[in-house]
Amino acid sequence: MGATKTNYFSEKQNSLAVLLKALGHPARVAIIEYLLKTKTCICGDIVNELPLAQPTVSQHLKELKNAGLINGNIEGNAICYCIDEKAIEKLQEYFACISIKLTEKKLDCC
Amino acid sequence: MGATKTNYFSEKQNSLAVLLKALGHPARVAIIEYLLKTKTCICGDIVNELPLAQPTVSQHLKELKNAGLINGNIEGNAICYCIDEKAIEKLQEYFACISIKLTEKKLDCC
DNA sequence: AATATTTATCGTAATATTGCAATATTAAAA
DNA sequence: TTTTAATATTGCAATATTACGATAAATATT
Repeated sequence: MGATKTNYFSEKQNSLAVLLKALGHPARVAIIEYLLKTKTCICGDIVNELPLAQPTVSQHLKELKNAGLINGNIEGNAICYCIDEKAIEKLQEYFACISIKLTEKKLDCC
Repeated sequence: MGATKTNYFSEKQNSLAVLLKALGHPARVAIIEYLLKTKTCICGDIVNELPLAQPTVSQHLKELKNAGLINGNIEGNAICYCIDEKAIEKLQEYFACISIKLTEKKLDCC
């Protein structure tokens, strides 16, 4: 026990959960929002922007990267992180789809 | 350490992270999808639908409820759970907004 | 080559999550 | 009122996450 029973669920459900879980932390939401607002995506400033120690930020970046939400490119000394558009699009489409199905459904009990 | 430094982040970032974290588990994604596909939202069948023990499902339902993603109404003996439309809408709008900003941005480095 | 800068990794402590058996609670049915 | 059914709570073990200091690795600069 203690470990998620990943193999019991569908590929889609698992991959979605991975993306959502990665964004399920305020620091990682903040990172995405920072990457979104900066013109260039040259980032190391993320560490200065966040109220967390450098190793902690590095760890959060790694998690976002593992989940496929961001990509990292070596830019000389620094590393350039930026948002993976496809991952965001996947999430956007998913929630749009749920929204549509919800209005179609017209719940009348709760 | 070990606890999320919630107070360091904005209200918006925290509330978003709460919603996303709640969906960051395949069982909870499965629950939402089940609630979506059933005509009525009288659910206790959720336990039979999922490959997890009753107390575990109950716990997942509680988490979804705490996050504000579902609502529960007592229906005699059983409990009727259903999706909170506003929560889904919030997520849908958030990702739509990010998507728009991303295409506006036109990343050209990564 | 020596030093500085940037990012990653390791090790570790504190805390949270996942999952379930056992049990409690609540309301319907007999 | 006893029994049945549905859901919640408790307690606990296994595992995961969060955070950071110390340190390593890699490239730039001097």
